[in-house]
Amino acid sequence: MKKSAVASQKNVTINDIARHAGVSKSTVSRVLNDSTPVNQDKREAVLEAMKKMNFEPNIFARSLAGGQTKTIGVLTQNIGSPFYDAISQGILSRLTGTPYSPIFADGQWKPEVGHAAVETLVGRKVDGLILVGGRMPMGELQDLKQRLPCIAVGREIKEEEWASQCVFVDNELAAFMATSYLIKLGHRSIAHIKGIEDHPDSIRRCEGYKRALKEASIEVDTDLICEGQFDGESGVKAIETLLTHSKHFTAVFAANDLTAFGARLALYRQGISVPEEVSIIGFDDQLESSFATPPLTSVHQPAFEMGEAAADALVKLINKQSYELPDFPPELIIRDSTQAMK
Amino acid sequence: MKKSAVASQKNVTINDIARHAGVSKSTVSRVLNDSTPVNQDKREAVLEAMKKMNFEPNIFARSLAGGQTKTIGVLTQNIGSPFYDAISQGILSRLTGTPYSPIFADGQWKPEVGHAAVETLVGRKVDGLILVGGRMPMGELQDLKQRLPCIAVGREIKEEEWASQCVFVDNELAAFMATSYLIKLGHRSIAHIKGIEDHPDSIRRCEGYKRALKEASIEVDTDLICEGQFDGESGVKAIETLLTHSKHFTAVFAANDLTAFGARLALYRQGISVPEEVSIIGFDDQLESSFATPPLTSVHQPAFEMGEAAADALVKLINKQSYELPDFPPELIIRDSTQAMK
DNA sequence: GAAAATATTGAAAACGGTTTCAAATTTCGC
DNA sequence: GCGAAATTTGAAACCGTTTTCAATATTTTC
Repeated sequence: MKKSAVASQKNVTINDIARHAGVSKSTVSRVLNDSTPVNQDKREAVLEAMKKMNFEPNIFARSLAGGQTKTIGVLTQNIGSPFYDAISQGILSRLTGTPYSPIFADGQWKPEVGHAAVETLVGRKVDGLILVGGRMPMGELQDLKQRLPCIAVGREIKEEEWASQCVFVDNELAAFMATSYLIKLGHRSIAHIKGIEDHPDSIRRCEGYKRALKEASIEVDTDLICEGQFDGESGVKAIETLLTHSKHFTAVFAANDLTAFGARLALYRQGISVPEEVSIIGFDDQLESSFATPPLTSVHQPAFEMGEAAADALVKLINKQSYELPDFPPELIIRDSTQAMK
Repeated sequence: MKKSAVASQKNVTINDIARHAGVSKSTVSRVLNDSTPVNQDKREAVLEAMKKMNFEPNIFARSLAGGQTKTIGVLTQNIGSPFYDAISQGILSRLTGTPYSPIFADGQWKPEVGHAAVETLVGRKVDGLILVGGRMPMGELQDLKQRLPCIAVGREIKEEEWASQCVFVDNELAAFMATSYLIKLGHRSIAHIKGIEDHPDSIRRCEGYKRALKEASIEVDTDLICEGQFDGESGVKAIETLLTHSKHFTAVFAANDLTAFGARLALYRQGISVPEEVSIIGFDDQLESSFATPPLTSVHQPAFEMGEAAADALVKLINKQSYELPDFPPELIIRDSTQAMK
């Protein structure tokens, strides 16, 4: 009869190893936390006992006594967006195998909910916090930063103090690059389908779009800027509206890939070919985009890697080690949905 | 000067409310846990004090003393699949606002990693466990079930004992329905692009495909069954291979939507029109599928809702309340990528 | 109405660490 | 070589619950 792989060996405590190593439990605690110097010989005796007895400190006792919980809070904004999902996956992936475990909480893009979620996380004594997206106001962000180590990811925070605690792609620049590319291809009538009204990324992307036009001395035609919600339906609606009003356009810059899909679908239904008659650029470069028909030109955001970087940085931050956040420059992935004007 | 919204009021403890209510802390604990009858008047006094002082039991003290941790472990298998992602989102969403917080761990589809992840979760004294997908062997599953409340979601477990603890869509039936639909449309040469080799869902879907053919007295042509990996590239490759070998087919049933996208792309490149010349059906009905060109016919799996159901059930299970798992029958969403043979 | 059974209650002992404080031991300055 | 300062150490208090055990209060039983 095979013994259960997870036999309930009664837990080895700090006392056991203290006895084993011939020191007091205070000393054990000290080597455990590197909080106070301990003589080399005793330290080694303790370390050895810990190894031999396979000691695992009890997180709860530790936390109760005021120590670290080896827990990291992750505040997401659940919108089933592939971008945010990938960030979360990156975080989770990077934390797997480390002593840290992530607790996820969902802000649902609602300030009150997010606020409550943060309190829950803090109540659970997380050692640090990763904010994925969201739009928590600056004031609260500062408060939070005082209270515990924080890293924001997928969100632009301009304040100097956050520079080293913030992982994001410059949305304005990225949008500028995308739009400029269309202009370079000879397009002059470029429509833009926006994301959710007051979403920071939407705003920045629209700004980048406008700047590209201005720098190319193309007048911004507000009729070509369509409302959107970051969803597929927005893309469909936007194109239908433009077509209904007989607005002339030869290219579309959509606020994200899903919206671009919608736009492409609406054009398909009207028998307008992509990229021959209309070029389309999306944003996010989600997995599906390389397999769209035609494969979608899009702004790449390395979401998964950003999540990983955020997790890495937070762990370092918690342990007061120095770290460096890699730069994630926007990258335009050119595929077949864009074409030079004839 | 606004006081920080998250002022660090020193925590109200069980002692405070004991004093306030004029009882011992034992009594407070008792009303807190409903573990032992307490006189009505005292109980009310305690309850009132708790409310008035805004008492929140300390999870760590609680856990240390052997009580519940109000924490739920979620073991996912990170593959960035929209299906599993949506399940996780459903779980997270449903748990938000309840006293329970989820700790996520990633099994990465590797048995050793998954095993270690479970141990971590158990070490953190989670009150229950949700298994998302995965292929933990039956033996380990049984072990686990003994140790703590478990719910599996997105995975078929046939054993009777798991019937009430398992949320999934019948993959074989779903595949049967999809294939049968193609047959009903008059297709006889139906290709199938499989998922990852030994993935349980792949196997079941292939079985359903074969059964549909058999019941329609169509011979199963193994040349029409292509290897795949649940990714887009698989779809492209499969179609290219079929075309290279001049295999005749008028329809494709792909193991998931992403693969279907790949297949559709390969056909597009060859100038083969969908659905006029070839019909395609996917599996998962992910968000993007309704905006594919043409919108993809697919088997709908209500992933988010399944996650919600799993979370609900687990909470009930933990609290020894009765619950009922809703049935999630497969549903074929018919869109424009399928057409009757002419 | 007293003995026996039952229901409530509080004191105190866990749970497994961290941290303060003071004692013991070294090291150092001169 | 002696007092002072610095370094290591252990004892004990503490973190906030749950739970056991014995004591007290309340019912029942006859």
